[in-house]
Amino acid sequence: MSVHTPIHNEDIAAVFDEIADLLEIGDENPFRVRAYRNAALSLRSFGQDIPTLLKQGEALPKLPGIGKELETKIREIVETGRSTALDELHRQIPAGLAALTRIPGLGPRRVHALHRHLGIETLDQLREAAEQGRIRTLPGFGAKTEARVLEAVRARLDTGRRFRLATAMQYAEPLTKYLQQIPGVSQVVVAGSYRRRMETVGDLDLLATAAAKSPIMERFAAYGEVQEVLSQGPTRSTVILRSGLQVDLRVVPKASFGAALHYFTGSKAHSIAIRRLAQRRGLKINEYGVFRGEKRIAGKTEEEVYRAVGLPCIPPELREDRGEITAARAGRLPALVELAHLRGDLHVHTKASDGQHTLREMALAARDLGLEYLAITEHSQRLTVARGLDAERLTRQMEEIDRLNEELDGITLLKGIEVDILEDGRLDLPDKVLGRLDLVVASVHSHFGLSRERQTERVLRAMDRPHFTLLAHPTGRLLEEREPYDIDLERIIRRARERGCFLELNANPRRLDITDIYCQMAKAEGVLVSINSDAHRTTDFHNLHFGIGQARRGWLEPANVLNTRPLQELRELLRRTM
DNA sequence: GCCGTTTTCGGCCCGACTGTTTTCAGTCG
Repeated sequence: MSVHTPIHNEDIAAVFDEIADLLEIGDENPFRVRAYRNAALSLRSFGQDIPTLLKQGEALPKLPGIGKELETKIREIVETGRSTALDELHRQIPAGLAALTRIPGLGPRRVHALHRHLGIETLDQLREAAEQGRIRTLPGFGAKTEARVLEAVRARLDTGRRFRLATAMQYAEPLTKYLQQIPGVSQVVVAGSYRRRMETVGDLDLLATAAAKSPIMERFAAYGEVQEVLSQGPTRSTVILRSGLQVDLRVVPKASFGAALHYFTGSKAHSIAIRRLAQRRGLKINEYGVFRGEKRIAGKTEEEVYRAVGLPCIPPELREDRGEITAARAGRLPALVELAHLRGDLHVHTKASDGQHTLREMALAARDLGLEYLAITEHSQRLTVARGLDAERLTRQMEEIDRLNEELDGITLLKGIEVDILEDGRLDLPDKVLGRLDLVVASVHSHFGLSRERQTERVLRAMDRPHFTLLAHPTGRLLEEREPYDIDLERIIRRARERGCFLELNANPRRLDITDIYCQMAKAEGVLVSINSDAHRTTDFHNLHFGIGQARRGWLEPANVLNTRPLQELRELLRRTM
């Protein structure tokens, strides 16, 4: 990182994480280490770009876990692009050691010992020492640890890999069914980030209740897709599936189900915050229940657990320690949007461009799902690979829509387009063509590499066009495949408010664009979000389910979502007045 | 390093499993 690279919250968080790693290896006070990690979490979940705020001369907002000391460090990083604290640590502790703690089974204490006694600083040195049998000679290390480390280094085990929620679901659903059929098993649920509907998950956390004699753990380890059993005990086992997905299974008594579900749903930050609340009330919370002294006072359901700390039940999607506990205490939890609230879908393709099904097939599928309206939004002419429509083909489709609307009951088709935003911010079809449509969905499909300034200006210019209604997949990212392009969404959101236009939450599980944080920001600015499937075939309407999960994580209520509106109201909103 | 219905010091969430140990440290979630 240098002074010339633009700095964002993520960069500051990364510095704090690295400081935490190095402090930990240096045997620093664990609570101080945790303070840095908490601060990193806090920065990552904060919706506004802190460097921008500071450069505008605004005060640093009060962030949880960031006090005077860390505020000074943040300012230093923003102003100079460096951190003297980190530089100082680098002088004392080789930078490579932090990477070694990512090897499963190696934590800060062991890495410290490897460095101190064997001088190991890099993965290569680690592999060499393991191959020569030197690791087993250290106190606290043995042959098994050495073998495991060697295997991990050789395999370059990528422990950081995450799975998209929709992908994880393909593994979770059959596995859950399999476990449910085992004798003595009564309930099996997927907890963890999966239950919180995070866009990607690092592993699956399964929770089950089972009779004491149930063979659940043996059967779990024997599941056909299991590649490796990492650990197996009576109440907890961990395996790795052939796909590389790690699965943890916890088994608890029925009386503890709610407490365990709460604990294993997390997030970690939320769990800790709730436990601290309990502590202040003289209670102790663990995965078995809520205890006053030795006596369990709650734990069968999550509602009981929350009630014990004086709170209403908080929906899993909000459990990130981003203000949900304060909101719950004040009785101001949002009434989150649900799939049933959606009355329409404003971004859909057909065979006319790169979709798989006809206009009629898409319309009927949408109606079957209970939708009242559907906007047909093909690609525009520039996107030749997708057989994008020119003015003439668009006109023919509009006529077809008129005919279908006359014929079909129970669903109304809206005339739209997904028009390309060209490099200079012009739209790919003339205003007089776009003006004949019910709505104009616009998106970036080219020149992803523009600078932040140019990319932002490009989209802002497009939004200034008179018929622009909705910005599709606003950051262009593909989860686990492609980074978002560099764009200042805060400015985009503010301009959307000024111009009376809208942002999409693209529900395709590869996109889920915009993120939960930007949903919150749009809500705060009063900009409506449209949850769209971007369907290319009839089955894609199920994407809406993932969009709803993301919207809920972003605290959206039905009133914050454009396509929860009845058709008449929607038409009013689409008619731009600004 | 943060934080306060145990306020400016003294706390800081809690338990399971493994491996290397003979009672526990380290790691992980």
